[in-house]
Amino acid sequence: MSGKTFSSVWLREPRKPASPGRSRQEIVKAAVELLDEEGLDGLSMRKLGAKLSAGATSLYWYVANKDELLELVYDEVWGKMRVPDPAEVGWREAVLVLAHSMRQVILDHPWSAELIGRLPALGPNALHVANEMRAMFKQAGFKGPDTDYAIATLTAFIFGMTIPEVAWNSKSGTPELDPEEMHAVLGQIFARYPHMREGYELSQRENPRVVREVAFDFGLVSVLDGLERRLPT
Amino acid sequence: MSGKTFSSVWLREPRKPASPGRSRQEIVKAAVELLDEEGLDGLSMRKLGAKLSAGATSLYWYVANKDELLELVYDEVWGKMRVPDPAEVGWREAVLVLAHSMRQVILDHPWSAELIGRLPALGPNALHVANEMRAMFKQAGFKGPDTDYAIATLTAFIFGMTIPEVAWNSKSGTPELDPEEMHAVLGQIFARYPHMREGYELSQRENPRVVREVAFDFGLVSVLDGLERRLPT
DNA sequence: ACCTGAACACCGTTCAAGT
DNA sequence: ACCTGAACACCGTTCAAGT
Repeated sequence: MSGKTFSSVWLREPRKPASPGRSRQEIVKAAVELLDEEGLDGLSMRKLGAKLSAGATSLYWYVANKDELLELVYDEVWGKMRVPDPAEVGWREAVLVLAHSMRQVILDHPWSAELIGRLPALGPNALHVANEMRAMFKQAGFKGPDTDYAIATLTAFIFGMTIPEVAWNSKSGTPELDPEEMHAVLGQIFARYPHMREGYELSQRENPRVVREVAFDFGLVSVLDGLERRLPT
Repeated sequence: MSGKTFSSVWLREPRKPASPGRSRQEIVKAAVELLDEEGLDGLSMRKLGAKLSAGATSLYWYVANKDELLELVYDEVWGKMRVPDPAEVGWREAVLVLAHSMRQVILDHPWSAELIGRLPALGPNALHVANEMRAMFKQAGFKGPDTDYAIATLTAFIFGMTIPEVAWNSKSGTPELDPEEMHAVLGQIFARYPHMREGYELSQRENPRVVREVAFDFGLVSVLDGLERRLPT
């Protein structure tokens, strides 16, 4: 009869909101630990159950399915972001701090990168960040829908820069891999693409970690400058 | 002894480069069809084997593992992007066309959104696009590493805007879901966040598809304006 | 050179049954 | 109200064996 409703953990009452013992909180905490240690593939309902010395399927009493669990841990990550008050530090400084903090939190919890854009961000922490971000852009002088476009643009940039960075870290970092050989192999790949080869050679001369920092800053001020031009005069 | 090397399909010689019959090409084509029909979760080695009327495990002769197969289909998607010649149409027009085309291709093949940032883009099609993109920014006047920062910024924006758009489409589109109820539920969620509520109400007045188009355009010109300011004078 | 089937070690989820 | 174990329907991947 009634159509299937938009589903998300945040739309369902948790069972026993403040019960002692095993609870959503405990489960989420254990899940985050497991994720930090073993990554997204390392989290299975069975392993998590074991970690809580519970039957593999006990968790299904607290959570409808694995996706709901992921929504919960995803929101944890939003809770770690620093949200300065734009009225105190100015809108541009507030945005800069938030942006760097978002990047850092994702780098600290690489599994969250794969969750972005796969899960809706409707948890209280995510909403709080979104709300404050909107306050920052209103403080800057944006009106009406432009405020939302500006938010979307900035978050797109932050996530779009950071997600590939995480992927790169996990690819190049994990196995002991011979830098010489890798360099030879990549050099060979780029050989046929003249423009790219120059870029590759340039990037080789620097520490990759600082290159990515610099790239992030370069992009961030560019985006903010571009947005600022859209302010009503 | 020698460390594990950076692994990617593109670094291994394909078996029988141009053999008739079952081949990488056939496999990739079938895989893309399966993905378009059933999405990323719908692609399994067994199903793909069946579709090719082959044993489930025959594919392992052409491809080392599923990730390699995904790298191959991912590069297919890069092959669909329109790459205008900046010398003909001007750098800014070229970038605009490419950006819109990248967005559209991802919307057309939603499964590709989840692959971005999970897989390295080292296929010939991806490299070609990257190479041409670099040509566009050099044409604009960028020098040295700034060229790469500009590329990174623009692609971050494009992917960062489009990935969540795909997620939203698949969440809100698939089930028959009551718009009234959804509106009520979201309204309730946003009630506690004053800034966000305004944004939500504004967005409700428009067709969501055109809202996202407009947001993309707004962000795109902002990003390009911001980058342009970084050009040497 | 290519393909197969059986087997291994996993998954998420359901559900009747226990306390 | 909470937890369990067995069971179902899947996975990706390995490998000895076939032609």
